[in-house]
Amino acid sequence: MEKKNKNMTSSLEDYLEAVFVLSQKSRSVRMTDIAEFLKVSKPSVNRAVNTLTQNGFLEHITYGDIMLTPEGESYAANVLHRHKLIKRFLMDTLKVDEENAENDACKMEHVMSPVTIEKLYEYLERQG
Amino acid sequence: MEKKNKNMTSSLEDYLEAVFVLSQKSRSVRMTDIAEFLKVSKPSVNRAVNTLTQNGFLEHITYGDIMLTPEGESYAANVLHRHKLIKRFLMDTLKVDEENAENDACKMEHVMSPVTIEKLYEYLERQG
DNA sequence: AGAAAAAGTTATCCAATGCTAATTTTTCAC
DNA sequence: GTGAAAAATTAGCATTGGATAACTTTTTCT
Repeated sequence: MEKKNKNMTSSLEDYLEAVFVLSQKSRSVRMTDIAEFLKVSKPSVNRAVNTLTQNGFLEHITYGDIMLTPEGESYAANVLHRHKLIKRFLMDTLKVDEENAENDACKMEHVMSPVTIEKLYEYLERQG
Repeated sequence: MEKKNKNMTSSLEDYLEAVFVLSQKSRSVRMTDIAEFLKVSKPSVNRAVNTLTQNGFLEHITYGDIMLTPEGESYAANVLHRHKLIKRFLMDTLKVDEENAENDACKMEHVMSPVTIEKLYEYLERQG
């Protein structure tokens, strides 16, 4: 009864992940940074940021900086964790090249269930 | 210059795969069968079938049967191949339970690149 | 400081894909 | 063969998520 349904889609997860990644490189994240990073238009970013702000994942001062809330940070970290796990598996286990591994991880991270992610983690631990 | 872009989405691939699976169980495939199989409404099926027909993957006599064209058959067989490969990997290698493996395979089959699918195939061959 | 450039926003549009309601066609039981 | 039920279709609505064009605000340069 605590959890509200935040209705996170693949697209919104991508935007949130982008903010997370960009936050690690620079103190402030701007609309333009996200647009360049994701190769989408600024109005698309604007709407996504508004949605994520309404959903409690981001803070956004109009015409100003974009920041993760604690909830947004934890959500984004989880997405990135999935991403890195999948990419590692694709490259190390399957021997997929870096570019394809990156692209596929971007897609797969949104569709694999928590159970499967956990099993993948355990598998990679076993392999060392 | 031979290949037309048929613009296949995850959703359309699901419909095509459903027709393929249902074709193997019964001589004729109807709108209602697909709707039940995919748990979607009949109008949704109707539109998808029209699109797939326009794209050359299905033949459909109005108010009548739905059949795969040779191109549709080969495309659907490929999707199902991906599906089975992924499901086998999830269950045999990662030890994911059947239900989660099935659900995740349904999603993953649409987003993994041909390269990665090939590498997954090779991996499973190596493991025997 | 003022003009130009850059960034951000707003207003719309479009396509995809789900839905329900209402209509049409086919099938089936009698 | 006729009428009811089932199936299929059509029309229309909502949401998501991309885009462009036009406008506003902020930043930067001289």
